[in-house]
Amino acid sequence: MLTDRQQAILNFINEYVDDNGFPPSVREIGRQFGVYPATVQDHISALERKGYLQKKRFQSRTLSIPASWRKGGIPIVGRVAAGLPLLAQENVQDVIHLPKDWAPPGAFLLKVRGNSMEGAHILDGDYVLVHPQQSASNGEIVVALIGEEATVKRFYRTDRGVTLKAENPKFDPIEIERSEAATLSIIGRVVGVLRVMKK
Amino acid sequence: MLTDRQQAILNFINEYVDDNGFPPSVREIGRQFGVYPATVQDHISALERKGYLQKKRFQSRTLSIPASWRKGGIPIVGRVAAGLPLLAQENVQDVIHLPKDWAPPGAFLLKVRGNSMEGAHILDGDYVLVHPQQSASNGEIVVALIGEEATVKRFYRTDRGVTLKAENPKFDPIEIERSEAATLSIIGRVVGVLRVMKK
DNA sequence: TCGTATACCGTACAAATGTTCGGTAGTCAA
DNA sequence: TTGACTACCGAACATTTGTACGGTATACGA
Repeated sequence: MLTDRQQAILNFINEYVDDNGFPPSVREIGRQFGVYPATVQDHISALERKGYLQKKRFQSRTLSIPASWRKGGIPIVGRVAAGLPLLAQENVQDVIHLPKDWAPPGAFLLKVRGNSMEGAHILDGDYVLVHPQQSASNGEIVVALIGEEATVKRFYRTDRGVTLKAENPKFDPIEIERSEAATLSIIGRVVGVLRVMKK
Repeated sequence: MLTDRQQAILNFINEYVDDNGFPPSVREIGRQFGVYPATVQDHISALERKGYLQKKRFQSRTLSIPASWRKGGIPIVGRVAAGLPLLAQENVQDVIHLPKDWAPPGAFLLKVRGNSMEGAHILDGDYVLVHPQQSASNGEIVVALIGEEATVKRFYRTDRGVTLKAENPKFDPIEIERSEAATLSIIGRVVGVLRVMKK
């Protein structure tokens, strides 16, 4: 969707805002990339047309980036479905910000349904902070997609295949044989929990 | 420390940044308050001198507010000590941002020490999201200051005084008689939990 | 009473900045 | 080949904007 150049400029604006608390001027962007203001305008127009930027005409430093594209933002993802792009704009409900060293870039929040991880102190309605990755080590808590369904479980690799264990005696472990490995995909590893208590 | 006028202007800047993603110009502030640019300059200078604002000379819309004074930010508080102002600048270690409806204004994060609330799924090292308030209802989880020490416990009012119960059989309830009520002060109610797992 | 800080007015200036215009050049699909 | 998009140049223009200066008035503590 975005060209390399456009992406680079969007990144620069993002980092600039993150560092300074206000967006750069057209000339500051130009200086950074060694081009003229008019050239920067071309890029800004393109980014605006594509919905990655907003600005006000004739006013300085009024570039703003919609929350979902902003740097450092951790999106709250609605559903995790097979195939669909995880961070599609319609799928992002809101965004939170944490200190940089708490969440790796690319992390996202996912609402937990059910009490299967109660023993690991993850409750129904909690949000888990997920670090996206395709594989996992033994004993790690992962978000996995089994068929069409996303679940949070503890991950173990066995000689027969993979076992996903709940942390709740009421739930039986899920065993996936090596032959049916295609039905399982690891979305990421759980690196945090956020709980908001209602009234 | 701040005059009413200065506070009002700082608030306006704060909300403007929150709404627009960039700070207002001197004239926009002036328009809001019905005063001339030069008057706004006076206020900005005062705010800058007092450390509530930063800016770059001769550059437009470069006002920025240090993280600890920024609107919508939820400060991470180091220690909770008797008497000391909770949000003293040196006491704020970092700031996070949550959706507006998740955290009431004035909320803050406090690191939990010890496993006394394990039964309520609050672990050693977790951060609790605290809504500041001086009183509490039966059964609510509160942050309380007993003498010099801050603890997280479940709150109960009894006919003899107040009981603070841990959610862990290894810890005994703490009973405060009505006569020694002065040693207890409620800091706030726990309205959320944030856990970040290390590596 | 004097000094300091606040709060404001009006005007004027100069720097920073967004914007426009016409032009060149390359890529890529129809 | 034509059209659309990207990427850029240089210069000129118009607006926005920060800033400076000198002035008035009030409140407050030393």
